[in-house]
Amino acid sequence: MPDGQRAVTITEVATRAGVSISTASKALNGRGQLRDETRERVFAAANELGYQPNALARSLVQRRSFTVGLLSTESADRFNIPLHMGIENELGAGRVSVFLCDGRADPLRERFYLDSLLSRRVDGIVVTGVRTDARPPLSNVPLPVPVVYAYSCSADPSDLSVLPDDEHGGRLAAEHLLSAGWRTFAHITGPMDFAAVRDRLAGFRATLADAGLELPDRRVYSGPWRESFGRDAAADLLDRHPEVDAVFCGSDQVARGVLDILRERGRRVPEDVGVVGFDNWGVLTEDSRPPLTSVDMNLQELGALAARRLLSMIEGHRESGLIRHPCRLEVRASGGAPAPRGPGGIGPVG
Amino acid sequence: MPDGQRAVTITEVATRAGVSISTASKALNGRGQLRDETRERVFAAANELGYQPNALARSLVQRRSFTVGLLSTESADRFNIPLHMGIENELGAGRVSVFLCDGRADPLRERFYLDSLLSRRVDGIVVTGVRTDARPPLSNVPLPVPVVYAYSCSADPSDLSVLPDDEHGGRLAAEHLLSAGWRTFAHITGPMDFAAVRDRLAGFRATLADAGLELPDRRVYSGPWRESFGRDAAADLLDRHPEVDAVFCGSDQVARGVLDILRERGRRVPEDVGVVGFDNWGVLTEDSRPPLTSVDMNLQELGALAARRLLSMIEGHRESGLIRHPCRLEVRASGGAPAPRGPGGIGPVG
DNA sequence: CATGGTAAGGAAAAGCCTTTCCGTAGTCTG
DNA sequence: CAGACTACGGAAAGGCTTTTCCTTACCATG
Repeated sequence: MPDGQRAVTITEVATRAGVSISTASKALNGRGQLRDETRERVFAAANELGYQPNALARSLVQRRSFTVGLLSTESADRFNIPLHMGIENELGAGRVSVFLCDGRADPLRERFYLDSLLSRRVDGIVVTGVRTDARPPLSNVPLPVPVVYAYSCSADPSDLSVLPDDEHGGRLAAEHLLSAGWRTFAHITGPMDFAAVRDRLAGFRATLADAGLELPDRRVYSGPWRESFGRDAAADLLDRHPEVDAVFCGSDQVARGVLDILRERGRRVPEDVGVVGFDNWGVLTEDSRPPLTSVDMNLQELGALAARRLLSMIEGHRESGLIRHPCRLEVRASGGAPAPRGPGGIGPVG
Repeated sequence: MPDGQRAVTITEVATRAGVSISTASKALNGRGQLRDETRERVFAAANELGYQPNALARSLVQRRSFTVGLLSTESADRFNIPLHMGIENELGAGRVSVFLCDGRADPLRERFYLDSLLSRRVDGIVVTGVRTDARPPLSNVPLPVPVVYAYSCSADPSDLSVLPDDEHGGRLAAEHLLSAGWRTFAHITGPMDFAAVRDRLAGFRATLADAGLELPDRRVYSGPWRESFGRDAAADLLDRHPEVDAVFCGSDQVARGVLDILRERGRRVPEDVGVVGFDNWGVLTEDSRPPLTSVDMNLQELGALAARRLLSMIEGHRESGLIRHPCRLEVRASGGAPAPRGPGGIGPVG
């Protein structure tokens, strides 16, 4: 307190309004049976004094702090931006404040933060990550507060985890490319030890299969999540499988590399080849040539969903298991234009 | 509390250790005069019970919550990632927890969050933004807690603001390009109503002037912070001023567009032209062709610096004014290789 | 033996709020 | 007019710590 000025307490408000402390409390919180006139007098006094109730004292007596911990496993990643926005926004609307903790994938740090949050008596914790693969739960012993894992998955099935539906994302990409008339597909994606990579591929393949098409392994490239890998893979693809007319990329970074190589090799997108990315990351998708059609994981919605569930758990509802939140396709130019549909289904165009 | 389990209090620890509450408190906090044996007994009891002191109660009596509010003005932006990491990390090391509040450039939201933070009795507030231009202070009335503006600048000079030294960034870019032997410069950057844009240009020009070179306005392009603008500007530049051999870009996004056009027009980087970007944003710089040399604003350090200052202010030190934190050049390939220096100064190479 | 110093630890207040319980006054019912 | 409500508002407990001030007991000193 730089100016040594004490914050005004409810006692002062009560005195000024000429009522007891308890009456002031009731008036301010809309409880008890009070005359309207009394309430107004208290409110007036509070306003004049600029009264701000001390949340610390309130939490102490209510045994509810209206705070939650946001514990990000991996170091603050770009995925966490929309996710955290969704969480913070949803909680803030419910007057719940958020403690930010960056675990940096370090179990020791995570433990430290967990203790700190517990000590601050948070009402709940949301653990965020950047991978959908199962991770060890926050604690082996049952915690005194509910926990939800968002874009992160607890290995303990009795925990609640909320993940994007990567398989659905793969299906969306396939449906879009199919409806644009492409028929010979390739997939350039991230490392296969990511569950997300496998799920996206599975969804993509399943939808292709439904259309009687297949994606052989030789046209699936797996490598690091980098633009340069997109370029290398695309170059190899054009050499070995020039017949490919559509590429589904596991990330927008990869897609950018793919786009560059296609361009350099004289393959026009989307006239000759269709391309779909994943992540819908504005910086990469909006100004690429052509603008990149991409699967959006709705991370902000996902965060909001996780927050709502946590709130519900704090209310006492028990929740567990895995929730998969659907993806969405942001259509720009690179995937090609959907062919007009005949009355009988997907319009088959060569 | 899902299991209705009450947290263990210091009373239980004291009872178990066979001492009074105050003795337990002293033992746990390393205060007072206690026999070592007594201390150990208390610690043992605390461990066995899994005691976690209630930070709420502690804050109440100590009048210090060991929390600070992190109020981001603009919606969670990518710049905020390293900035927030720096802040959170520095504060966390000092056992201070961070409340995350996303103001979204909405004064009403900001007001709401400010009240919320004050009510929670934070010890201080750091306001983050994404522009260096002066903004109205958080509040017109003096606040009961210290505030520091990080990558954000209060219009009130009695506030403390911490900003990157954009002018220094411009100078770094110029020095690098000069030492690589380039002599005819252009600048493609963001909107001129950004103070950062003007500062970077000023620093760049000043260093050029020191070397007896100038950058005429006709070779300065100002436009939106977009890759597509980088492309458009580069195309125009090549048409009108083909003699230019070095381009300093106001952001990495712009630089990416510039690199693409140079490449397409057959100008090799860095053999024929040198390019330097700004922001050192990994996704864009590391995998571009060639990898992009870029000015790094040291945002993480900047955040840590702001946090340290805030901590100091919380300790009672008064601080105000503007701190400019230096930039740093991340040298990759695009700027060209510094020419070997002769004994007489910068080596002049065509 | 009176005095004083010191080490060890306890009692109680303070920090600020909510909530339960109770008293008072007024109104209604039979 | 007795008895039963209702509306209003106050007193006090409770939530968990820290900290200040005391009380003991012990030892040394003159």
